[in-house]
Amino acid sequence: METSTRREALGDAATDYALEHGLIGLSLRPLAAAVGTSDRMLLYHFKDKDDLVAAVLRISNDRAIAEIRALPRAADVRRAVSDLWDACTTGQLERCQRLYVQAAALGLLGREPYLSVVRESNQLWVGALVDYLVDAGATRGRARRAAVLLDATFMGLMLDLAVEPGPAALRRTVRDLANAVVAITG
Amino acid sequence: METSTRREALGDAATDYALEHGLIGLSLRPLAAAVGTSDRMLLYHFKDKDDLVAAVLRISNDRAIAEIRALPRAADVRRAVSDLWDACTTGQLERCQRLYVQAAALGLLGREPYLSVVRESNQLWVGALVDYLVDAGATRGRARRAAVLLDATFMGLMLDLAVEPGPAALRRTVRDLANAVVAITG
DNA sequence: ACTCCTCTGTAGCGGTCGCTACACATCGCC
DNA sequence: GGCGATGTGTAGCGACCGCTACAGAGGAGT
Repeated sequence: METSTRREALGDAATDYALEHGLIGLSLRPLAAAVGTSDRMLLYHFKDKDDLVAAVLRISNDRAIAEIRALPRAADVRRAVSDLWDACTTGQLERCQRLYVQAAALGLLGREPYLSVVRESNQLWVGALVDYLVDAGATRGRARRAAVLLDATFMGLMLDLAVEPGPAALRRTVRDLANAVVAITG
Repeated sequence: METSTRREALGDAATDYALEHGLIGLSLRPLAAAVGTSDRMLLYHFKDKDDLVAAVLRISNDRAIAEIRALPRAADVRRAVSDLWDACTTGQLERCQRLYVQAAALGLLGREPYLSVVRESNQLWVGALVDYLVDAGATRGRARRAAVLLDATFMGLMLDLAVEPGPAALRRTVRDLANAVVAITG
């Protein structure tokens, strides 16, 4: 068993755990126990906790982007927004988004490795959104502009989602957002 | 010196500290030292750490809302969005927003007291936004609908703000958002 | 003057944290 | 067979955490 494979397996398992239990209070011993190893081993395969967290964030982001890319293309831009929202608020993708929000919140304290990884992840993520909008009929330049708005609003709505009683209350806002995106993409 | 006054003074000082150093890694001893007391005293005036944090969040939110209410009324809705963004990204109000984002991120782990306080704060905050939009000429019902979009997008942009190189890159998005708000408020 | 009640300082408990020293196992290689 | 490199378990270090027991200081009420 080469070292890289073992490291990757641990990274994947740790990502599952982080998606489940959150990133903010994360500590090595419970995580290690959950993935069937010890903190000692995690720190053998990853140089320190930050190294592990950075790996987890990258893996989570990769998964999220893969899910977006696996989405069937939308008939038009308006549907694209609606479908993206549905995708981002169900299943694994929702947890990835929540993890990202937590990392971003940690990042705005200026702490590494969060800041760098979040910056890198965000670029890839917005890129995936742009491609999805382009597939739905938008031109590349306008899609980029719309994707920034889309990304920001989704993040904010994710935060509200935990607070609001039901997801239905936010649907209208998503429709308003879709109108805005349509207006941008022309 | 009545008990309530002392408690309020400590709460204010603790809020200053939290706005400066963030909420997520917050611990009592450094905070106490910074405000010239001891952890022992904080836990005398507040029943536990959660009680203190809840107070801090409320105070921060009150300050933020007070700043919004003190803003001169905007000439129209489009300017209102722009002025709100300027206000939310400068000075103390920016730090209040950042604190709120951190609390919300902690809230989406389902942890109390964050969830309850964030829910309560958000309601008051959106109310202030609605009033500001109404003052700028929007009707109440439409203003409410626009304020939800406004709030969510601002939150998301705050997260991006720490990541993006300069605030200028987000200005265009704020303009796009302003168009959307104008479209909603009619 | 005496007591009670509010406030504060000291000191420390029990626990968790990230991380590491050390011993041992296993395995390929010469 | 010897031997270094790689992986793993045990045990624990020092630091920090939220929180509390305890004693005392000071002032108000009687």
